[in-house]
Amino acid sequence: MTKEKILKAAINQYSIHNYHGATMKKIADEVNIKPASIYFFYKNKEELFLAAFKWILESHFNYIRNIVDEVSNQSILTIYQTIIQKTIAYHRERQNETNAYISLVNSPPVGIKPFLHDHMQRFDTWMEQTLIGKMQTEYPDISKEKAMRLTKQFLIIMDGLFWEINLYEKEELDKQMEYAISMMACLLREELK
Amino acid sequence: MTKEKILKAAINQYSIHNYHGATMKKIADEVNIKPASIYFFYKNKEELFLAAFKWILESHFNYIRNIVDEVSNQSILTIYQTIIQKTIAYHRERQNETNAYISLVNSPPVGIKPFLHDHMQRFDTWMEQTLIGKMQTEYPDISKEKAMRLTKQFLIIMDGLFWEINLYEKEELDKQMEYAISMMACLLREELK
Amino acid sequence: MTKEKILKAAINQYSIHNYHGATMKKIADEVNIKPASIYFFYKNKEELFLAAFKWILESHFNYIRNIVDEVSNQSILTIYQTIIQKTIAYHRERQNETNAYISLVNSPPVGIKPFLHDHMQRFDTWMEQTLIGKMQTEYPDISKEKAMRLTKQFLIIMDGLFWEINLYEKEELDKQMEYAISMMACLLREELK
Amino acid sequence: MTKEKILKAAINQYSIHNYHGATMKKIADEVNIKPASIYFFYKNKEELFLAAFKWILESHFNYIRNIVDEVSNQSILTIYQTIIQKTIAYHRERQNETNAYISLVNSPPVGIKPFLHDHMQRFDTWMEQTLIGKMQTEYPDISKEKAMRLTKQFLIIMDGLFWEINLYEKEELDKQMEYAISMMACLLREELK
DNA sequence: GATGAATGAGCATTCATTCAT
DNA sequence: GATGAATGAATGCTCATTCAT
Repeated sequence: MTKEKILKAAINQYSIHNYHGATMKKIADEVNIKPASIYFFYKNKEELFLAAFKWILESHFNYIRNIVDEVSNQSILTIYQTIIQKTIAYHRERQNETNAYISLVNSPPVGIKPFLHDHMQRFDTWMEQTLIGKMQTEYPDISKEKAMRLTKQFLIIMDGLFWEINLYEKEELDKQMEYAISMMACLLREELK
Repeated sequence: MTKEKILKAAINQYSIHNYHGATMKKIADEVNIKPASIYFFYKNKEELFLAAFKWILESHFNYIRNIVDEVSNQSILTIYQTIIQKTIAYHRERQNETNAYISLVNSPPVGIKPFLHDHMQRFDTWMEQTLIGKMQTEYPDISKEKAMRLTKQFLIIMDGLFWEINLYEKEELDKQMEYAISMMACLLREELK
Repeated sequence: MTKEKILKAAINQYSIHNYHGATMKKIADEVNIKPASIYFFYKNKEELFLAAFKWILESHFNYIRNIVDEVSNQSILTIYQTIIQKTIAYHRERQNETNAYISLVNSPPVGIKPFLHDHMQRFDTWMEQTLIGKMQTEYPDISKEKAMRLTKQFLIIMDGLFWEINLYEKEELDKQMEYAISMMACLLREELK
Repeated sequence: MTKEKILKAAINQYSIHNYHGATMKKIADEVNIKPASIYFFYKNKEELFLAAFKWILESHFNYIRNIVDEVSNQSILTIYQTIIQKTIAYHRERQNETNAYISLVNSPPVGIKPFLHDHMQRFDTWMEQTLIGKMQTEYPDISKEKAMRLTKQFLIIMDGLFWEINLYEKEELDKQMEYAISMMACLLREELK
């Protein structure tokens, strides 16, 4: 219980101040314990943050996988739309985790890099293969190349929206989501011609 | 001269270690002076980093403006393509500034946020108006709405590529750029129908 | 049982790391219990170490007394020789206790000093009186002064060997023991002239 | 200046509390500076103590070498006597250095051991060869073996007195010194017969 | 312009100790 | 008897900053 609270506090502090600025005291304060108590649960700061980072990455991965699983029997366009909307919704709800994720991906603390790179690789591969698979199921005649292209383009758009989460106000971001979806619709139409 | 070197060192250290991890000593070491000497040029760490952040943002802004100016008499598709290619090329060349920029935008040190938000606003507004302007010059009949949509979509794609700079290897990123350009071509075709 | 194990572990840790470096955790680890459990047997660290020090001193005292008792009906030279050889043998076998004893005598933790001084006094007095007694039994005509001198000289030599236990390799130390014994033989010869 | 004071304070604190108990704060207090200031002169605690230990060993070595040099043209018995008296006098004057030396030799902090062992070896070798040399100069007919034996015996006695420095009161120790000197006289007489 | 020396504030971590279970 | 959980106090160390030179 306390252990879990510490983990969440670490993520929150990390999302605000980054690794170096997230001090054991700030984390302890958030959990209403003393810094020394953290060491009963985690060997040191590094171990705590390794646990936190793993949690963030896995949680992000699992969430997106769940979304995809839930809409897997729908049309590809609906899949795109759902992934976009639910991902943004998820990250809006859990702003601090998202910020932590973004910081983590963009400027990972030295020592996490290899672990992170491996995770990103796995995530991307899974996402690509899943989306390409769905596409080929729905449009068996589509060439592998076209399916691949559309998927990669979708990923660019997803990354773009991700980047914008923290920069745009709610209404603007909603508009951006619409633009993103209409973009995918347009690209799909073209590809299927 | 020394002042400028300090600024560059600050940016470099910031890009590697983030604000809290970028210490006056590390910066001084990079310039081959002692930490105390930095205070002859900058009142304190905050002022140094404020200067550094301004420099990064302006430098990024100016560069993109230059690109746009240079290709302003070309077709809108060429403009898109050039912005994409040159922006990526620029950021590849100056990895540390890019990293600093990305860190800065995604997890700005507390206290910089209002300044940063203002800058981003200005940049986005300028970018939008410029691109919409170009579009309307080339296609005087296009509706303002359509021009706006295409521009916003372009920005999503740009943001997506930006996010990917640090995550993808060179070859993959080149491929992503191609996909991005072909996307814009497709969207433009549709919009002009 | 556990209480005794804790005592031995305390001595061992003390012999390795000295008082300040011998932590309750290290001691607990050695006994395969948790630090909190030590407090069931000993009120605090100080009490534990007081017990440990008493044990070390008494054990050392008793051992030497036993040696002396065993050879008490032999000639004084044999007594010297036996004390030298058995003392060294004993301390070689129980290196950690010896180290603890040496540390204790040479740099006692503040607070133990008076207790230690008292013990040393008692030990020396006993040793002197015993050896002087033996001498006078064997050589009834010897002056008290001569007996005293020889005894004191023997103690210097014993102390010298003691100091060398940790500094010399086995073979060298064996040689030193021989030298020590031949020294006592020489001194005795002279004294009896 | 400050650097030197820190070194001396470190030695003093070490002599009282041993390595683990000699804290940077206690040392700083003794020099009337703040703990942080120590780090301007010494990289860390280990480096400070390495410097301190080297200083102690060298200072001890140099002092004894000077004594020996000063009396080198005197008779061997005078040499023994002078070494005994001056060594004890020196260590009485500088009690804390002596205590530090004793602690250091008997329970060296892990990491110093190899360095220390090497030093002791060199010191012993030098002492032996020097004394054997003097002996053979004064008594050219003496066998190497005899000279060696007497020297080693002298070292045992020296070690014994050393051990007793902290244990005996002034008057008792003076008496022990006398006994030691008369011992050497007796041994020498015998050896020359 | 530059730095040697110093420091207050803060940080990660350790450690002896406590206490409810 | 033993321990999980917690903590106050201290420890080694870093860092931004100051100031006299």
